[in-house]
Amino acid sequence: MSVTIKDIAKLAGVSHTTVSRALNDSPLISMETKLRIRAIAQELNYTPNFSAKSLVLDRSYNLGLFFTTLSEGTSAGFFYEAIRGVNTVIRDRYHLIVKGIDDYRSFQAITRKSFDGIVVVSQSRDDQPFIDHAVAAQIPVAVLNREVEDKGILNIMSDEEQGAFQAATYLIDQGHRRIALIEGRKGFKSAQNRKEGFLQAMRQRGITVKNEYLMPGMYDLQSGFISMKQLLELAEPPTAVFCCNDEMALGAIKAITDKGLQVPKDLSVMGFDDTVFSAFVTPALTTVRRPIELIAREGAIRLLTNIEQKEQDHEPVYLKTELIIRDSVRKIN
Amino acid sequence: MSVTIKDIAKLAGVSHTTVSRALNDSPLISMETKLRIRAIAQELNYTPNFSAKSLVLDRSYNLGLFFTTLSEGTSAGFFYEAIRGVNTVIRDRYHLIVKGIDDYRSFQAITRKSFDGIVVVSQSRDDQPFIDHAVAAQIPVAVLNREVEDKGILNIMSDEEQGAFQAATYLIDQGHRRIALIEGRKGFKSAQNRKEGFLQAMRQRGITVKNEYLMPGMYDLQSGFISMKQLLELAEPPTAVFCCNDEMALGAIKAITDKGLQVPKDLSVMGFDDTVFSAFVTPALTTVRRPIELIAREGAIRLLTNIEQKEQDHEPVYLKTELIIRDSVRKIN
DNA sequence: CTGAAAGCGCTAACAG
DNA sequence: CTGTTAGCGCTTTCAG
Repeated sequence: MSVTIKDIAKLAGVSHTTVSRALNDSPLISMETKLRIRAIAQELNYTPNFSAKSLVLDRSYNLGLFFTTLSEGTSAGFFYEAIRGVNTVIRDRYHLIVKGIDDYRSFQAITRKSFDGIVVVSQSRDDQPFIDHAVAAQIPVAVLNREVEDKGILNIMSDEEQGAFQAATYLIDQGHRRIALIEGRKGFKSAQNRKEGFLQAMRQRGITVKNEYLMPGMYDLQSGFISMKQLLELAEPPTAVFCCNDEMALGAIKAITDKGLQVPKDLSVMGFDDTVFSAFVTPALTTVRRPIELIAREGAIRLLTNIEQKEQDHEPVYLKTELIIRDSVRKIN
Repeated sequence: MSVTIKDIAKLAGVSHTTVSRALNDSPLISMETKLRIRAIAQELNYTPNFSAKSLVLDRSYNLGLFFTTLSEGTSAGFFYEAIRGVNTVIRDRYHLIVKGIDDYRSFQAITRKSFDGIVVVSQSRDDQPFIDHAVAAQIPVAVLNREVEDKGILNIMSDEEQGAFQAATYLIDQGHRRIALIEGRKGFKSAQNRKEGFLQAMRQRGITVKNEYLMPGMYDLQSGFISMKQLLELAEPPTAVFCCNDEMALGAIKAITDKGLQVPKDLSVMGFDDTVFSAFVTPALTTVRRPIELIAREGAIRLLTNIEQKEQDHEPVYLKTELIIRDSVRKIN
C-alpha cells in the first residue's frame, strides 16, 4: 500500500511519533532530525492520509459551497463567479465541495465532521432551514448574497436595493416617466429588494407606477421575453423598462425587436447584474454590476479566519453596486 | 460530542460490532435486532463519521471534478452544465469537489485516498500530466470533452470535428464562398478539431480559404470582437464567418454592428456551443450544440460503475453535435 | 446469529 | 528532545 509515517520511522530509526512531529514542524524536534525525516518523506513520496488526520483532529478539510439549487434559477455566470471567488482563496488548502441545497432530502449528513465550514450562496428564503441546520450543527457558516436575520453569522452581500434605486433614478434622469418593471423570481429576496429600490426611486421622484407596468419574471430569458411582449400590447406602453436581471433584459430586447421596434430608439431597457455577455450584446446593455466574485472572496476569507482563529466578528457587510452605462437607454425630452 | 455506534450499542444492549452490521444491512443479523437498532439510531439522530469509515474502508467518498482552469478560457455556461451533469448523477452519494488543475503546484495531494474517482473536463493537452498522475495513482478517471491517447481510460466527448464540418457545410449550402474562421484558443484541442472540421468541409467542396480569412481567437468576447474588426478592414471581406464558439460570435456581431453593418443582411455569422443566451441575442445565433451536460452525466455514470463494480469497458464515446439553425446566417445567390 | 479483539494512520498526553 | 501508550470511530477476522 501507500507509505505511512511508520515506514518513514523505520527507515529513520525513530518512532512514528517523532516522524509525525517532524512533519508537522513541532518545536519539540531538533532541526537536524526534522531535516533528515523530511528528506526521507520526500524520497518515499509520502502523502498524509487525510482520513486518518481527519479522524483524530476532528477536521474534514472540506469546505461546502451551497447554492439554493443547481437546477434552475441560478444563472451560469453567477455560479461561475461565486465558485471562482471562493476557490481563489482556498486554493488547495481545502476541498471545495459544490452542492445544491435541494440535492438533499435530509440534512443529516451535513455535520461538523464532514464540513469545516460552509458558504451558502443564498437566493431564497427557502434556504433558511438549511442555514439553521448548519448553525445548529455548529458549523461555521457564511451566507452570501441574501440578508439573514440571525445576527452572529457571517453575512456578505451587495446592496441591491441601492442598486435598483440607482438604476431607476438613472432612467428618471434620462427623462423617462412611463417606466415598467419586470420582476425577479418570486420568493427570492433579491427580487423583493430590487423591486423595493425601484419603487422607492419612483416614490421619491413623485412618479406613480401603474399596476399594468409591474410584470412578473423568473430571472430567465423566457420570462423577460413574455412579459415584455405583454407590455408592448398595452394601450399606453412604457418608454423604459427596468428588468431585474440581465437575462430577462435580453429576453425583453428580443421581444421588442421581434415586434419591429428598436432599442433604445423606441424603448429603453435596463438590466441588473452585468453578466459577462452584457457588454457585447446589441445594443450593449446598461445595467448594474453586483460584485459577486468579490462577495464570494470576501466571504471565504472571513469564513476561514473564523474557522482557523475562532474569531467572532459578524457585522453584515454590504458591498456597493455600480451603475454601468452603455447603449440600451436613451435620453428623451 | 456526537453519537457513535458505541452509544447505540449501549442503549440496545449489544456490542458495537452488531450495531455496525445492522446499520450496514449485513445478512448476519436477524431482522428483529436490525429494526430495533435502526430505530434507536434514528432516535439518537446518528450520522456515521465518514472520516472513520474512510480510514478503514479506504474510500474517501470524494469525487473530483477538475477543469483545466477556473480562471480563464472556461466559459461560464460550459462550467455550469458540466457541474450540473455530474451532480445530477452523484447527488448525495459522493462529495463533488470542484477544482482547477492549475490550482495545484504539485499533484502530491491527488491520491487514491482522497479521491475515489476523478472526472477531468479537459480543454487542453496541457492537462495530460495531471491525467497521467491520476492514472498512475490508481484513481479511476474519466476524461471528458477531449480525446486522449491512452486507451483504457474512460473518454467521453462530442464529435467536434463533425460539428464544425456540419457548420461549414451549412454555410456553403447557403451559397457562401468567402468564408472566414475565427479560431479557438491556441493549445486547446477543441480549437484544433473545430478548425480541422471547417477546413475539411472547405476542401471537400473545393473551396480555397485565403490565409487572411484565418483569424486567431481566445474563446472570449473580446477576441471575437477584435478579429472581426480586422476582417472588416480587408479589401475583400468574407460574406460569412464561422466562430469557434458562441462568445466569440457575439463579439464578432458587435464589431459588425459597430461598423454600421447588419447581421445577417450584410454578413452571416455562425457560432459553436449553443450557450444558454444564444437563442435570445439579436439576431438569434445559428450554431452547433455540444451536449456538455449529457457528456458530463454519461461520464459520471460510467465512472461510478467503474468505481463500484471495478468494470473495465473503455471505448471512447462520441456524442453527436446538432446543428441549430436560427437567424444569423442568410442565403445568398 | 452475536461478540471480543485487532487494526486502519494519525495525534496527543505522559513520562523520561 | 524523543519514545510509549492510548485512542479517534469504524469494519473485519475469528471464535463461539
